[in-house]
Amino acid sequence: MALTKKEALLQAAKDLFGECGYNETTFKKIAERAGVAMGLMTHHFGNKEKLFLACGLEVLENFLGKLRETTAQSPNGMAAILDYCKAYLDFSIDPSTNWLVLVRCSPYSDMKTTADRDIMNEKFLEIHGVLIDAIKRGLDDGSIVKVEPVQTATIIVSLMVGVNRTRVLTPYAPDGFYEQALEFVKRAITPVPGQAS
Amino acid sequence: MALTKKEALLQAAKDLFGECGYNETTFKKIAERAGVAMGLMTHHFGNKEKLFLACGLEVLENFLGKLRETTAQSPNGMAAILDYCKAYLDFSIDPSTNWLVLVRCSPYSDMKTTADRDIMNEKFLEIHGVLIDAIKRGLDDGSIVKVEPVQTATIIVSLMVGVNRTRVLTPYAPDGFYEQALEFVKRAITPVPGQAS
Amino acid sequence: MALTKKEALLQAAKDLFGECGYNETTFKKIAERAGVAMGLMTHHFGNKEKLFLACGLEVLENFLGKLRETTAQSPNGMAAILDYCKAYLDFSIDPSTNWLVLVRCSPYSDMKTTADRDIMNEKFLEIHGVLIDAIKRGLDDGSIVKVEPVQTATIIVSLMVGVNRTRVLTPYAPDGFYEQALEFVKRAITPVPGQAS
Amino acid sequence: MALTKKEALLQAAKDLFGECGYNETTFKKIAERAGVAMGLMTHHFGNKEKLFLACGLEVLENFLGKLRETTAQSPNGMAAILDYCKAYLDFSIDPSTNWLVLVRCSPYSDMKTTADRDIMNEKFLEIHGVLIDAIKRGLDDGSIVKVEPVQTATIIVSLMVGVNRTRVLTPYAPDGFYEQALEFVKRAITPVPGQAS
DNA sequence: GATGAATGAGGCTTCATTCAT
DNA sequence: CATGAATGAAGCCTCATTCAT
Repeated sequence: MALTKKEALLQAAKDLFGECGYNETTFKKIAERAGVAMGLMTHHFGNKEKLFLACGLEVLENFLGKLRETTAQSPNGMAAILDYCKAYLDFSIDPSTNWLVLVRCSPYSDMKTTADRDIMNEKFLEIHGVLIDAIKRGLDDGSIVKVEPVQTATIIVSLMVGVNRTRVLTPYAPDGFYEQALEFVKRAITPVPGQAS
Repeated sequence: MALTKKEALLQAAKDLFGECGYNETTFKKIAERAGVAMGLMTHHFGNKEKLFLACGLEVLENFLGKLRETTAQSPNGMAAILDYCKAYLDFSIDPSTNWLVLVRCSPYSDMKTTADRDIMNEKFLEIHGVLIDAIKRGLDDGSIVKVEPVQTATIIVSLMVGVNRTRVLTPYAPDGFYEQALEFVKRAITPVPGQAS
Repeated sequence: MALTKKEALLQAAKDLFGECGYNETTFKKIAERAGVAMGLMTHHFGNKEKLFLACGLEVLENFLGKLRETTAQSPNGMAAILDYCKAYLDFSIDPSTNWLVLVRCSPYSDMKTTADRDIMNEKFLEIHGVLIDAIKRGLDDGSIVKVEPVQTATIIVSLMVGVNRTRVLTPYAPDGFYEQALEFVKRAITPVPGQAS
Repeated sequence: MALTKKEALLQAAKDLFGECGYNETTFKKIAERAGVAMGLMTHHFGNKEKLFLACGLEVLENFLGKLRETTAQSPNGMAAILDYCKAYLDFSIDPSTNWLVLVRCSPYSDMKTTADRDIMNEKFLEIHGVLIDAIKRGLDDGSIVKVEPVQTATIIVSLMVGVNRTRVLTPYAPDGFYEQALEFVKRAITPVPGQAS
């Protein structure tokens, strides 16, 4: 077969965590969608939380790859930041990425084991890191306004989190919302004319 | 007694929904913390979702009052927007507001009844409305850059959502994070010098 | 009804723990025999171990009462010791006492919580205490040979444990086994003629 | 390697049955401790009960050998009985004998197949037999009081069972407990002076 | 002989909700 | 209005056993 049962399980879990959220995603649902026995989940992943961790990490890993790949080819810092944001938002609405796993479930609420949360936090920090690097590039090449890189990266990621939630969870997002959000970011980091950077 | 049993129940529910999230908050926990019988919850509120709705609406109502009160006394549009954001963030970290109810629980995941969700959405729209008005003021009095009000309001609210989640749910928020976020907003809506509005 | 559902539950549990042992006694079996819903067990007793603890303590309490009552009316120390042993053995083969709960289940293997085990140990020590007192009486009135009371009490209780297990668990116990065991005890504590006590 | 995989499996099983009891000893634990695959257990032993039977019989076989060897060299019946008891107790606290298999697990509760239980009973009877022979020796050579051999053997074995359980399972056993138990047996079978045997 | 993925029945426990008092 | 015993469906997880490799 194309997928091993373990892979089928992980894929079904990613789909369902993204569709139903953590608590509404039951072992039974996952097993049925994957077409395997329920017991196979604990056999391969230990427990529900560890299964979720595996799902989340896989999504984050793919996400991180995309972000790095994108920013690497940006011509300057400002472009890298905006490309980062665009890649973030594109990734978030591509169904094949299973991004919803990280929106519908919350590592901070659903994972009770601190150790598991720490593993995931580490990955999140790498994602921040890519943006921090882009901002530093922008500071070096003068393409953006003078800001503190870590603070600003955290704010921009927070903005991505917010607009993404608004878009995929609520009915408020107007047409062209993502594009406007990029403009918003751009305005916030564009060097002010006639002011020394 | 100072509180009726119904009020005690609602307060205990708000505390626990904010501390534990929707699913981890059980009728038994609420009844114990409120010091009343379990049966009183369905008696007064019907079911868990309706109880949550009552909690959420009360928090939103207080929130809305604070936002309106704040922006009403701002000298101009720009100030109104920034005051709105500041009030949002202040409210979100004041434990007595039970804001966490809206962070730890998600109306979009935890409420299964569409009708209930609609009621809550309506309130959220009023909150957007206050910011839309502030932006329109800013466009009128020229204190901000020319932007589309609904889009921009949605983006700024999204940013508030994002920075708030980062601050209260994750370990990433640096010192002075909220202040920097306000600066970020300000830069994004400040009129560009030498450019016609 | 004659029994409350809680009492019915406890009685069914005592019966089944004694018949089937700890692990083979399932919530389902107990609920069915008691004629109540499964959920009522955790509602009233918390969990399986706590339910078992309640069963064991009730049996021990009755046992202790019988032992005290019996030894109180013995004419001297020697008689008290033998009456104690006889009461022990009689109690152990009276089906209405649910003694088997303590034979088929082991507080030391089946109870995982140390605190629960300690509670039960305390009760066991009271049972030892009754025999220790009887032995001290025998030492005082010269009706038994000179021995160390705690050691001897522990040995005699151990003998009771052993002969009881042999009788109720194995096919080895010959006719008149319990009577012979009493004789054995008697010989072991009878003062040696012509030897100063 | 020193041990075949089958032997490693049996040794791991003996260790774990003694440490954890029957139900808490899982195939997975055994396989992990032995460092072999789970499937090998049913391959070599059929099922869990048969594996337990193999463990128990091996322990009993070693035990029986030790008892026979010991009593064979005792100078008279009384000595043989006391040597038997001492050997029993020594064996029971020697970790290398895996005696705990027979204490933490119960052939009478854990083995559901009657045929398996019968096999084990047979071995237990041989153990009784060794003591019966010793008692008969004592009756013949006049070194012990006149008693019925089978009854007395069963009682003494029961006492060993009891004191052993007290020592290895409970916190009650005082220092010198085993020595006192031997004295207790000795007093119970010592010929009464001035009384015809 | 050896492996470990795979199964699926069944265990304990949780919990929103009902209802007699 | 108030209580809490009672319900029972459903959740996660365990585990002996099977079987293809």
